[in-house]
Amino acid sequence: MSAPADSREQVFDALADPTRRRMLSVLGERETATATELAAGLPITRQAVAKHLAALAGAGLVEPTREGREVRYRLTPEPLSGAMAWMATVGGRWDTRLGDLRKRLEE
Amino acid sequence: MSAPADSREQVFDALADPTRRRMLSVLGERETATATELAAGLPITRQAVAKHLAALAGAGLVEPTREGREVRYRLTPEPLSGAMAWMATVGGRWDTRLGDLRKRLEE
DNA sequence: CTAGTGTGCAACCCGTCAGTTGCTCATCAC
DNA sequence: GTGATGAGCAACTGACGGGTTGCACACTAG
Repeated sequence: MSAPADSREQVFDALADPTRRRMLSVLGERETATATELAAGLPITRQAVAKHLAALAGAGLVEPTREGREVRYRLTPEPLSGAMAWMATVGGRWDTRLGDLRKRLEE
Repeated sequence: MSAPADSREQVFDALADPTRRRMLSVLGERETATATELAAGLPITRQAVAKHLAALAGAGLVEPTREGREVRYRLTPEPLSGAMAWMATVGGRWDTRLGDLRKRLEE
């Protein structure tokens, strides 16, 4: 497996929170962002965002880079493939349509 | 989007718990199972399993069928495709941005 | 140097949730 | 009928997690 089973837990856990998913989505469009930048577009404090970023970084979904006095985060979506693989495996035994979707996504 | 955004929340939430993922995995191999059957293979009570099954059913990942005095659950993995699609989108946008960046840098 | 902005750390509420126990109701076997 | 087994419901506990505030530290700008 490309992803250690241990990290799968962290990935699913990271994805469980709507705010974190939203942050991932933003980072998908935005290249990089700092905690304060993200907080500006969310109804929560910068510190809360920082905690979420820590969770995302722990799952390997995001990578921090220090630049002077600020820290820019960029999306590193590789771990998502592990989660998707798990779903495809579970669902694939039952529903072949899911297998088809997986094939399409793998292209 | 193919999946109502509302149910996506429930799906990701359902997948966040390791016990629930394990139950899904078992149901993927086992066709159907009752709450007590599942509890037998897990370190928790039947009632706890029942709660998890309720969560899974709420996410549409599992469907209960009454058979006499017992209730058999079977896996209905369709909602997984919604979650997978979301991940593919987030990760895919990232790929696109990377491509754009590369193009711009090459000029 | 001073002011301003961005991070990091710690302590602290508060809600939710996984799990438990205890009981009742429904169904099958005898 | 009686007894056993399976499901459902309700209340409770304990822990974890999201969010906050408050303050200290680091870096840039003037």
